[in-house]
Amino acid sequence: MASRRTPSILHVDLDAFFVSMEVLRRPELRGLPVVVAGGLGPRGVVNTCSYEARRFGIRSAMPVSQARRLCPQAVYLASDWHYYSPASKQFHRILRDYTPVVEPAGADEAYLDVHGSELLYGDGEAIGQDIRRRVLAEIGITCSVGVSSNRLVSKVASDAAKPDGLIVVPAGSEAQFLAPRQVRDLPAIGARTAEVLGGMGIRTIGDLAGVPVSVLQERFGKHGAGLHARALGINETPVTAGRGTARSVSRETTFGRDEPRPERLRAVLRSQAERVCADLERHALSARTVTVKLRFPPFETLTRSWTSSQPLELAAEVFEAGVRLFERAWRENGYRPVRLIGLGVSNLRERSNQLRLGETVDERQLPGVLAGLRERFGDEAIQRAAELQRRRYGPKGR
DNA sequence: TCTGGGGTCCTAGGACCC
DNA sequence: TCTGGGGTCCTAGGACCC
Repeated sequence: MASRRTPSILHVDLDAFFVSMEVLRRPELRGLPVVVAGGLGPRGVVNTCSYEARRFGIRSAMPVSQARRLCPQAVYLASDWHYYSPASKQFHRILRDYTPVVEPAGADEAYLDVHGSELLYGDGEAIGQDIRRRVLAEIGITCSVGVSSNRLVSKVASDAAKPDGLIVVPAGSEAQFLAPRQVRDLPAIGARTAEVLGGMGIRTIGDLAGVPVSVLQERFGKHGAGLHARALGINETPVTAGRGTARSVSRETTFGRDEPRPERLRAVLRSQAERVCADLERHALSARTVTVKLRFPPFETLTRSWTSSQPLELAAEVFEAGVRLFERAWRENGYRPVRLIGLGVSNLRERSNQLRLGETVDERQLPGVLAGLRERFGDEAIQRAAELQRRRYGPKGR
């Protein structure tokens, strides 16, 4: 199908999103090195930085302390999600105007399949340019777009187009487009894989494409064949609408100073259980697996998990399981001070409205539980006690 | 230099079952 | 008495992404 090969997969990415938003409300920051960090404390890391800051070597995920050494004169700001969030929603709304097939890949980026939208809005390039125009007009910040016949190449293209650009990779020229770039520019090749590849003398994506598949399989196992295909710009993964359902929910806390007090650690765990379960409730999910994460100085991380035979929903249950896992792991590690503690749940299922033995229903849950029971046993199955009495004995009892 | 917080996916070994 | 092969679930860790 020749038509399927036309570049109709877009990757759209907001440029330095958090920093762009800060510049939007404080225009005097434009042109300056600006760093937005998750926190500005002793263990903060860089979230986003302006292109001016990047000239000093500052990068995302870098410790703020290191950034300050590289560029003390930069403006350092704590991220403000409540301010960025409406812009993120508006961004995704704009994208959905062009096709229902929008797959969000975070707050500031998404994939679109515009195959079938061409009659209305023009080809991939025209749509990309229109999106760029509208994001600037309606939100006030710039974005970059990659257009190609698959999501892998479009992602690399949007990165290459940054900032404020658009690149189209014609069908058939994917491998040629990728070849001169560093292997690290290929999604799914991180620091670790790039290091191993470097040891093999492989620097560019073209180098990687030139290595026989058998050699890659020997070195990377099952991963090897996929690596080779990606280097050639081959990727069949379709773009799907929506983000899919969550597979896990978690909260974690890094302490400014390593925490030795058990009561503090338990209190943090409790608050994490409450926040995790609030998320579960909001999405009407239950969980069977509870995982506790601990990090000890200098940077030693472990996880411990437990799977319940019954779905868990209540913060008290999740906290109880978490505390058990924590106590055991902490004891095994000699009650050392803790750098990070985290609590997560997985094995998620849609919540059923069935009552379990010994469970009580609070007012909030009641409507859902009643609806579930009526669905299973019929509308007459559940009555208010007062109603039953009235029927049996007439109004006002006997 | 000294490493956040929220996720996804993959692997490998062991238990258990047929 | 020694031992198959496959499937599924669980646990732990790690690479990777934004």
